[in-house]
Amino acid sequence: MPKQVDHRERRETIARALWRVVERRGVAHATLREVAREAGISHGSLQHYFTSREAMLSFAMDFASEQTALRVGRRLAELGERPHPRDVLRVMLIETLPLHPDARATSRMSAAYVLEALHDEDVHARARGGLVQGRDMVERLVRQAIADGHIAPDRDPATETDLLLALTGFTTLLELGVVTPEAALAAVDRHLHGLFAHSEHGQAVAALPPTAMPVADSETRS
Amino acid sequence: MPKQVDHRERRETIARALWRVVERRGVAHATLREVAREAGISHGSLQHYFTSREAMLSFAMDFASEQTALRVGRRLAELGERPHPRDVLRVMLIETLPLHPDARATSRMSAAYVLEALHDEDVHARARGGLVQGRDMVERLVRQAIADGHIAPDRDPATETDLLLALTGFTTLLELGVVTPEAALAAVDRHLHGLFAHSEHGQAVAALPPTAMPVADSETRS
DNA sequence: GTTGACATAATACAGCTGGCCGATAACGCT
DNA sequence: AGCGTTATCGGCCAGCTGTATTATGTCAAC
Repeated sequence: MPKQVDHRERRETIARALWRVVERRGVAHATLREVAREAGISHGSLQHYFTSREAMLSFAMDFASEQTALRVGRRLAELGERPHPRDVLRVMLIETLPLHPDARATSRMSAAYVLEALHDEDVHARARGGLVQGRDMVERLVRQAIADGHIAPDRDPATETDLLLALTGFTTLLELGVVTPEAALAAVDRHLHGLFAHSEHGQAVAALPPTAMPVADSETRS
Repeated sequence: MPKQVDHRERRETIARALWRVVERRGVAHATLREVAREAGISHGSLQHYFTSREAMLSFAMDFASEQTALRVGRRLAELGERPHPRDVLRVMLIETLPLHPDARATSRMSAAYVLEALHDEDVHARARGGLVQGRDMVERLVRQAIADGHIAPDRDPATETDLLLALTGFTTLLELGVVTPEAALAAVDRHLHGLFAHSEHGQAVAALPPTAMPVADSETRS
């Protein structure tokens, strides 16, 4: 592989190798040499694409968030033109939880991200930014669902939004095998059912298009 | 401090020093030398109490779980003789979330615990065991609350238990400053309110003592 | 006062780490 | 063909790591 390499693609390949190392051995073992070995390149070559370990980790983490957002976007596209907000939230939650290999890899990267954010200002700011953006998106969705009569008007949008985001707490329960994927899905559906348990007479009122929703530009990390 | 030292007490002192290091610099910086420095003892002396770094971390993590359980037990004692199950669950959740310094320290240890459990069989088994035990306790509580008429009988105990445990997902949101402590408390109360939203006519039926509840022997770790 | 057990400390050591550099080779361009 | 650029690689380094070993200090019991 001589001259002219797609740097972006190369970096993504390395990032995925890093994911595998993190998934198998933990973030502490994500050393330059170990990742290089996993990616099938040399230690020195890796440094051509990432000038420091920190840069490598940062890229791999952002890439994980990005891929999660893409997965969510793809699933949302499958829902058709005007999806029910319940289904939108369901996709976002389910695709964020470690319920299948891809989601598990990115979920673990996010977990490492958060843990590092606790004692690194820069990482903290970035992680916070991503989550805040995700939260805003969910809150807008909730508010619109209330306006459209899908959710009872006496519900507090902010509180309901926070509760929805908190459901990412299933991540730990799933990873540790405390709850089965089926149970987690049932619980998510149960919560959404309760949230949307409202006489849908407002359906007629909601003649207006339910507001465009940009979704694939950010994602919650937990 | 010559002969005969209380090993247990010494270990706990070291463990708390380790907590501080973890909180300030992350678990990766919890090296023998750094912890010894924080604890004000020499590197060699630390090795007298922990023969390996792994032993030190294990103890510090178990100690964190233990202290969390004690905190919960203390708060529960303040609730009096026959506390409302809603208040019991509230205490367990609130004392597990990083809402005050003590809880934050143990919460971060738990987070590190879980992350290491993902790629270490032994740690996985221990973490899982603790969480399963905590889950069982919550489920018994929920079932009893249903029997006592505090929770609507058409609720599925297992699912409601899982949802309660998932609320520990607020940990991430709190640590990253995405939600305020007030908002998290409001959301927890909102969820509990919804769970216990049931005509309390069953109160008279629940003449039997609401079953003894051992609480201070284990705790959820997230 | 001597001995023995224990706490504490200091040091040595092999291993791995991230970062850095120079060598080599493969391409594109002129 | 010649040159410059870039990719890849292996080796080197200082630093830190966990662990093991050894030395020193401190008390209690006899």
